[in-house]
Amino acid sequence: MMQEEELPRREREKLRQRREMFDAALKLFSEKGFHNVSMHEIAKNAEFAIGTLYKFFKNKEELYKALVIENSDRFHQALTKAVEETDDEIEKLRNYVRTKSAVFMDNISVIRLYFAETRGASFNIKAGLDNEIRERYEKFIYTLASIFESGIEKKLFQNIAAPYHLAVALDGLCNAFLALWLESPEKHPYPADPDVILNILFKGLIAL
Amino acid sequence: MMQEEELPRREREKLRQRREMFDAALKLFSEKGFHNVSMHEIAKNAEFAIGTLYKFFKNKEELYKALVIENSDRFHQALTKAVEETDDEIEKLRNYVRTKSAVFMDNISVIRLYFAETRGASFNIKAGLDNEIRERYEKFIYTLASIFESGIEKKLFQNIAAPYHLAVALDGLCNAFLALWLESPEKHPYPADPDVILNILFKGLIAL
Amino acid sequence: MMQEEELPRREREKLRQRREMFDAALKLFSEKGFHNVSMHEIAKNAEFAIGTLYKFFKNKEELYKALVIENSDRFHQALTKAVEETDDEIEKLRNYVRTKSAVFMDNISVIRLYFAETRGASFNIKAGLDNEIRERYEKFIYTLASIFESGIEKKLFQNIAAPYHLAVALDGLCNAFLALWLESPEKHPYPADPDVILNILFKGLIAL
Amino acid sequence: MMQEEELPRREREKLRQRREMFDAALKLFSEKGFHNVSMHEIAKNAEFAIGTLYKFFKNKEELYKALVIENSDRFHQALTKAVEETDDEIEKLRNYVRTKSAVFMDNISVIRLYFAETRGASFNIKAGLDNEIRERYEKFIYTLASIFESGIEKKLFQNIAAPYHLAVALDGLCNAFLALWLESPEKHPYPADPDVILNILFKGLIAL
DNA sequence: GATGAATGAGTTTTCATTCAT
DNA sequence: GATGAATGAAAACTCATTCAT
Repeated sequence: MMQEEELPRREREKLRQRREMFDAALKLFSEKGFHNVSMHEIAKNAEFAIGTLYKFFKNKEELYKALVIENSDRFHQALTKAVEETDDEIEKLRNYVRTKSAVFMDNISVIRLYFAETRGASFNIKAGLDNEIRERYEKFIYTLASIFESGIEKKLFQNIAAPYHLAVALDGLCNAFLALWLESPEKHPYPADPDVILNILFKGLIAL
Repeated sequence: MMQEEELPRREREKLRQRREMFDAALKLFSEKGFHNVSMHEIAKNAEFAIGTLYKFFKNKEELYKALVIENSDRFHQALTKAVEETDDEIEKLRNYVRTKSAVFMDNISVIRLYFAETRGASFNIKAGLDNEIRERYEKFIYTLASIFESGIEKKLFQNIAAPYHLAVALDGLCNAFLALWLESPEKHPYPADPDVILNILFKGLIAL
Repeated sequence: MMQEEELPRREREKLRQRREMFDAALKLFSEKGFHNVSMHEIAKNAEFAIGTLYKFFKNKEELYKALVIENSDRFHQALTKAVEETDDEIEKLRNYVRTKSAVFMDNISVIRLYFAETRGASFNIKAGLDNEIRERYEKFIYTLASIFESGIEKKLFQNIAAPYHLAVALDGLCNAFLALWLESPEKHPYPADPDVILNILFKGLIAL
Repeated sequence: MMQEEELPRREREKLRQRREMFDAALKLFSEKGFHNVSMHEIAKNAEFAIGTLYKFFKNKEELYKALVIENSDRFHQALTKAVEETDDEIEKLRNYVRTKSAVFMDNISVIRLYFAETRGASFNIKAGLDNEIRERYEKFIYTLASIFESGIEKKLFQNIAAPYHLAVALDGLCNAFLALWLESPEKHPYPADPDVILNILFKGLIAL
């Protein structure tokens, strides 16, 4: 992709405006939910006229979709990059947990939206979003699964469950702990150490 | 509490009507979300006049809250009963997973709502609901935690993590697998065997 | 008219119920205005079922009309009786002012309604009411006028204006002072002495 | 204050629209009363969309209040100006009666509303209005009272009653005669000559 | 190209009135 | 004859979207 800095001034300006609209929309949507934010409110917060907002996004739905999808892409790219940084499967998982946590911390607003979308709250209203998000999610779960698969092949991991199930499990564990933190950061400070989560997967609860 | 069958006819009739309104509301809310369902729509689906709906529920919010809370109570009662049916900690966990699955299967619609509420999608709009739900959830997590605690004391379980964390982990695992099934039942048929989930917790991924 | 006590029990009972409905309605209407009182509210306050209320009054409008008209009749009867008690014109006027004041004090609630109707606030909504009230008012003004007329004939009064105008003037003076008291009884205590009002009419502001 | 004609076109346009809304609202309110006029009706009559009406007035209450208060101000300004035009107390009173009559003739619609508000028909519903109107009324009564006071001091007027009472009396007289005309202009043509009213006050009914 | 005034469909809610029990 | 549950028309108000300037 062309670097932003290399774009003609006009285009750069456009992108900046789009980002400002995104920022305002994200803040409001994550605080109040899709239906409790009006386009006027977004326009006002972004300091644009309502008409300008509509120049950039066909309608409220499109704005919301773009917001969720672009952020979701950003997250998955970060996660994919994280697991690709090393060849060691255990280290990959550790990087995954660490990066997912970091992304959470830095993007609480968008995470709220993302959860809303991935956790059934969207009710398929914003038609199409569901599928696009699900697809990305699914793809990443396969990436995780293949890590488990190769770990099992290398006898690094015991074959306690299908690699796909292990991937789902790890993702579920992460979400559970991150949700804990999301809801009351002061009560459940997020464990800096990713091994708290990984240990549960790695060590058996029951001695053999 | 008096059995429903023993109630005077008038009361029974009232309850039946209330249930019909609940059913219609649940169906619509779970399909389209709180803001995409109008009270007229609910009344029409329930085959009552709009005024009658308002005789039963002060306003849309109340209806929604009652719907979520009453179902949430039903779930937690079922889960609590399940873990109390046996004294064996492992069996308790097995009952928990089995019951949670069963409840899921039988109440997909309301589960969607419940997820929406427990997973942050409600955006605190429906003030108070959040807290009431969260409280019930928290309480049950503690119930789970105490099972792990006593299991660890009895040396049934290895001490691989704090009991509270183990509870969060198990719940997260269940949710992850159930969400899988919720989204595409045909592709990921829910494992009839609760041990698929429990194994991941019980067996260590890494051999000692 | 047949005396109430001589009526058959059934009829007496009916009248009692009607009075109870009237009392509740009057209290509510005078406190909150026609449109801010619901038939349910009236029924509840009168301790009757809504259906029973409708057995007595065809609809809300009828109830309101009956309320205003019957009370208005009561007032005009009292006023007519007052001016008929003596043959002296000055005493007649004094009795009028005195009685009007007394009626005011004792019927503040209904006075509020009456003012609303006679002072244009009803906006002809309650079609027909206007005219019926106006007619009674008009009739009484003529009664007053005839007092002035005969007073002028007897040379008791100076011929400073048409008798009809004098009647309107006296009524207006009374209303103005009574309104003063109606609005803030503590600030403008109603003059026990009717001569405060009559003096203004009797004595000339400008010396001849 | 800047003259309306000098305002930028946009502002002038705004004012014109507001006036059109006011006109439609005034007409309807005065014909049918606050509760019998819907915002849709007003919008339709003013030939604006309902949303536009709400852009100008936060809600129905605000529209009504603005209508009553702005007109009430206009009236009191006219009356105040009228009594300030001359130094002679008698002439002041004559100007007052004349102006009040003229205002009546020209603003029958708004007078209906004004009467409704000043004569207790508003039932304190439109909270705050009562007081704001009453305050203006009270203030003007004091203005009148001070005219009587200085007239009495100058021995122009006999000291037949307290100045405040004389003010109330004159206002009451005017209202009574104007109400007469308001109700049936054809039957009781308003006396062009303000002295018909003033005479009643000026001349004594009873010879000394 | 940006603006924001204007639009009106759609939503929640109330309440007068009816009528089966 | 009394009751009050059920009805649904109608009201206030919001907000996504358009389009003339």
